[in-house]
Amino acid sequence: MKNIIDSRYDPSIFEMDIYNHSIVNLNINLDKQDDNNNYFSILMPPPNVTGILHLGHALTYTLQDILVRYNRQRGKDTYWQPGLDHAGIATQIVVEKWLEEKGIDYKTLSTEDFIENVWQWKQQSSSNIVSQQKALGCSAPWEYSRFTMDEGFIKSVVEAFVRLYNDGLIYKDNRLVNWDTKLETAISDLEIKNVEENGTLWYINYKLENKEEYITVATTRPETMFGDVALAVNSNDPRYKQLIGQYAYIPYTDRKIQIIADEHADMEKGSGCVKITPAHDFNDFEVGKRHNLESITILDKHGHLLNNELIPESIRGLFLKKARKLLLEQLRNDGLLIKEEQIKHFVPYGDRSGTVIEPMITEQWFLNAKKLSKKAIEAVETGKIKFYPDKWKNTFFDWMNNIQPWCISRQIKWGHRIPAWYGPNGEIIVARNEEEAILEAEKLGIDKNKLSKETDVLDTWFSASLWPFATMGWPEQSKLLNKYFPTSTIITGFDIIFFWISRMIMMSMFFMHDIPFRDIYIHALVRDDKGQKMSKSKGNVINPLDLMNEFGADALRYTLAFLSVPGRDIKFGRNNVKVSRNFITKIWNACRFLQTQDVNFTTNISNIKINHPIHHWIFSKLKEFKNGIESDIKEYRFDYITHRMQVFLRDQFCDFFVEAIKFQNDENTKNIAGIVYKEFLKLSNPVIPFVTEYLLKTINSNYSLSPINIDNIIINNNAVEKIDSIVSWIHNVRSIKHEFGKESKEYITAKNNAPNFGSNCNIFVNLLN
RNA sequence: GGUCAUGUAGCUCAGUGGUAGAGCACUACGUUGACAUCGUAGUGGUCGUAGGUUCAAUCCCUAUCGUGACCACCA
Repeated sequence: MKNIIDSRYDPSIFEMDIYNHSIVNLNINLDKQDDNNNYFSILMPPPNVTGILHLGHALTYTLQDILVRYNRQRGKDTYWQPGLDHAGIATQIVVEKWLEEKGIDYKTLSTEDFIENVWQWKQQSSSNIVSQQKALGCSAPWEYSRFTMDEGFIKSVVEAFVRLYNDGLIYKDNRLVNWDTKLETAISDLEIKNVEENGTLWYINYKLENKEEYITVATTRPETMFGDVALAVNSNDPRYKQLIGQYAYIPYTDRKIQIIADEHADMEKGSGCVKITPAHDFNDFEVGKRHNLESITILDKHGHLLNNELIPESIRGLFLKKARKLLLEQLRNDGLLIKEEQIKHFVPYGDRSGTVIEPMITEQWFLNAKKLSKKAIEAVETGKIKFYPDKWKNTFFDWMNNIQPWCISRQIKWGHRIPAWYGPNGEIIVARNEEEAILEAEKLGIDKNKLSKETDVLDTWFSASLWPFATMGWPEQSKLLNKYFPTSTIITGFDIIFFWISRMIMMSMFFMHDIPFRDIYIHALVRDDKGQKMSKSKGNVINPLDLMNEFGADALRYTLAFLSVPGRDIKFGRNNVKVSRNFITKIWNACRFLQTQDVNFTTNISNIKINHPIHHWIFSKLKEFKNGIESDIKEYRFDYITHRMQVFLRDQFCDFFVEAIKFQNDENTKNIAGIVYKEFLKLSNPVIPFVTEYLLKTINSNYSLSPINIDNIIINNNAVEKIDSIVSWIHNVRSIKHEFGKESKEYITAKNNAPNFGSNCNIFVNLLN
């Protein structure tokens, strides 16, 4: 037996050791078929290869690892799918910065060379990430790790794209999309954050045709007036009724546009007359469709005004903001700007680039999400898929019921190339590979030498949405799929319910005709101790590695589980981790004491006698603890588990049972202490794996992590009640002692008038001293 | 504007139709066989506000105020 009596708890002595010496078997046996379907499988949400992990990662992996270790120790065939996400735009931005720091001008690199650099980045970044996950204790079968751009995954993505295209669910369309002028790509609705800002509503006079009169248009975007195709007023508006059908000139041009009636024009807002610019505004685009108006694009993809005759010479080719400033000056000088009103309005910003998003008409690939959504909604409605906490399903339904076509193409370098080829006359061929594309071209009578491959790549979330089955080898009917799909649970944050969760469900219902997972546990957002979101700019980011170095991975895990109250954000202070560390110290010290008592930790449960009330009592508490954990796990109440650990170990085991050993010092009771303590370590192992396994190994070299069966132990409830009453009596008398003093009459009387607890229990009255 | 949360001790948060709970902080005492990274005890709350249902409400209902998140829109 290794002796730990003289050492204090120091997490650094064993934490890195566990991967080499743990008895946890991470090997997956795919040939052993599971007839009872008694498996537990879970997908690790793949972190972006962008860099280091934050506390939110630590939280999600901790909770997942608790489930994995719990199910594994209870004998379930357990699979935890690890991996990484290529994270298109996010990674591209990080790599661009990285190249800049190395003094490389990434803009001069060819696409191929740039991508080569991204792979280099990925190499170093991913090993970094995995080592952090290991340090946290994640017990995943790492050799099954997947990357959303590895060879197999590329195949899966192509296959998925082709099938969706052939089913008419993917199509190309020329329509208004959100355009990021900095990244020069289309982005989806979800990648936009609307920010409320102070702005100005400018009132501008447009001259009416054949009259020396003006109509006043109110706008926040004066520079887009050269893309106007109409002016809209409300048909009930007495101010403008008689002008409907007439024409007005766009200032500084000789282009006249009609004044039309449309419900979009609100009499209460602005001047009541709104300019219609279908090419640069989503509402106007709809108005344009209703009235059969053309769309006039006046911006290029960098966010500059076009250099053409539609636009007055003075501002041609200028950047938006500059053009606006010049134009307003001009309008003001010419008396056409008649009012400036300060307003608050929402401005769309790109999530990744932080730049203002311009609606632009471009040709993009879309996925008909509406069609895919039906079965996904049904799966949640019928309860096949359950949200924990339940309220999140409302969020899910809200979005799914109003789902829009998903723009899946991006004009960036890093990502899955869309498997499409174009003929010389714009014919579109979607195929699995070039050979297939050529065959198809020949069939269509297109010159195969004139085929050109699509340069657009797919939205990162397209590949991510295939994660549940592509990782397991789809489209092959792999052993992994047979054994572990659908998965049991997914754990993630609410911020990606739309991005990821709902899309995985849609794709899985389409390709697998089955749900991707049964339970969805939505965890909290980790904020700082003041409730602020952690961000680099605020400087309040806590690095999980620092916490692990100082207090140990166990303490961090215990803290994150402790703070995981469903439906509430986590306010995280480092003091919480310190407190957790102190609790783990308590566990450690309990072991030290039992060792000084020469407690035998190898006794078999069949060799003990449960013949004293205190034995019944401690086993009843142990059962309560064990059953409690089982129900907590089912309800994903990780916080309860940690509370139970404290109540059992500190309040029940240490404060009473261990103290009692000092008086009830017989071999059998000490053996029971050994068994009970060992069971506590096993039951706590999913939460604090490092210290518990280390202690188990130390006290018994031939150890197991699986709890023993204690269901057959018959508990005498009278005995349990008796000990409970002793515990509360002691508590009361101690209270008297502290109120009146230890020499006081009150205390001595209370102490001497101890109730008769029976010959075998009266000895515990000595615990008062 | 719509939706969903949330308000309990100084702080962070559990919880329950019937005497209000934990940890931290604070106070006092304590180094009596593990544990000062500690132990024992204590101070501390009209359970946001106002109504209602009930024998009984912190809990259920309604309204209201505060806070937060998400969705939508504002030319």
